[in-house]
Amino acid sequence: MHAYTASRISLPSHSAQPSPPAAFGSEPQQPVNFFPAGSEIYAQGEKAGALYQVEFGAVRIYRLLADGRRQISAFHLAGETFGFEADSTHHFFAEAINATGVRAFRFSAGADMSHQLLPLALKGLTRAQEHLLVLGRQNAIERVAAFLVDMAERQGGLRQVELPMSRMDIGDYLGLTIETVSRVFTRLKDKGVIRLLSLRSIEIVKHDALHCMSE
Amino acid sequence: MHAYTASRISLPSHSAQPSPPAAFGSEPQQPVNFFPAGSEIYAQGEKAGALYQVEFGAVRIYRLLADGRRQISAFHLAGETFGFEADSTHHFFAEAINATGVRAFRFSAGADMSHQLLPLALKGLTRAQEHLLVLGRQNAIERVAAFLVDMAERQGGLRQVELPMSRMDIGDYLGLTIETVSRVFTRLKDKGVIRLLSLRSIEIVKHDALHCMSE
DNA sequence: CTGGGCACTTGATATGGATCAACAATCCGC
DNA sequence: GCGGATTGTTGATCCATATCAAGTGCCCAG
Repeated sequence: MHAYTASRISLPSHSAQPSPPAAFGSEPQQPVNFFPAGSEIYAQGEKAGALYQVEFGAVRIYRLLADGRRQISAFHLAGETFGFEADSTHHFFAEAINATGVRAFRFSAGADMSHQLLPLALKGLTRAQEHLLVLGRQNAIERVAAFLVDMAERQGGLRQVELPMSRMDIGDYLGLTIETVSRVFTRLKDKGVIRLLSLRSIEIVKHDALHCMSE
Repeated sequence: MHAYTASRISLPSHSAQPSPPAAFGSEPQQPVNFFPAGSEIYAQGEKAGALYQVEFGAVRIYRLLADGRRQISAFHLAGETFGFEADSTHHFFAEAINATGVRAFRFSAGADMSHQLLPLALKGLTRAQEHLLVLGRQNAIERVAAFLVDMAERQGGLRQVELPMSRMDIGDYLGLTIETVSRVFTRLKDKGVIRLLSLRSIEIVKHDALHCMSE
């Protein structure tokens, strides 16, 4: 169904960790599971019961409508954690965007992880609520600008930003079509705000201007 | 700035509680704070440090862009809880929609509430992520239908649904203008799917059809 | 190196919802 | 109950983005 080409990109792994990454309790180090590009990590409806931490690569979290429309609610880069659910069922799909390593932390029965989980859940909640503002009230340029600013910050705030995902993924994250995403990239390039180093790698030339556009 | 008229509506308080409402630890019963229609409960940037439970009335949680565009990320009805933040600062505004009673639970220093808070935070996270799908990928009719279905469920699944908020609030929640919200209501009425009992009270005539439209 | 298949870009056109503009209904103070 | 203010509805028009349709360039298999 989805056929994705293998990753050419390795993201810098100094991405800003939303909260202390490793050190989940004093559990023994979990093995890293490998997922090739486009492969499913879990599916909507499956039984949940583990947290996942991205070791390398990138993950998309999404939902589908009956007719195939897709909304990506989050991307997760190296160092970030995903997989919590309100009940014991996954309400979303998780897929590796490209070759990705993931550490799974199963909940040991009885162990109360709520102390570690709460800050991660709250961080996710804030992120999702901020994304609501983007989807509900911002136009195409503002959405793309906000996305690029966010990606830049999560990659350490460098000028060069790697985009591990396709234009379609970006569109499905921002509630836009691939054509609109592409056109906005071109416009930003023409304005000298960004440079397209390659399809999946951009340089932010005018950081302030970009930040401004994202409101 | 915002002037809201006083509430004419008292919501049925048997609304489906997302999780056990009262019983926050064994704390002494907190007093109910009263907020008149349109009044602020907390503001973005303020110091956080309490959870709030709606006793009666309704609350809107929102963010603003610099130019005044507003996105309401959630409504909270009687029995529901709001106010958690990832850090000690409020990232959103909370306002009483109409005359509203709220119980505030301050975090006692040292007390670890994470066990109670986590399920509420996760519930909120799932809600927000589902709302992302609505804002990112659904059209006006689907958005309104999804909103009405949600409101109906939260009010016990009865035919008659009370809408404590204005069309503007609904628009700012669904990422639409008041005109579009109004037109969709009219269309649903003309199709015989709903009946408008009064401005703030509707009857769902064809529940299945409505559910279907919300996808 | 060559050819086929994707992912992406670019252009032309269509359209859903925004905007602008009256108008109608409801609420509320007096 | 009256009159002004506020909230909601309806209609006409506009525009941002979707959709449809070529094209281009990149990547991988052979």
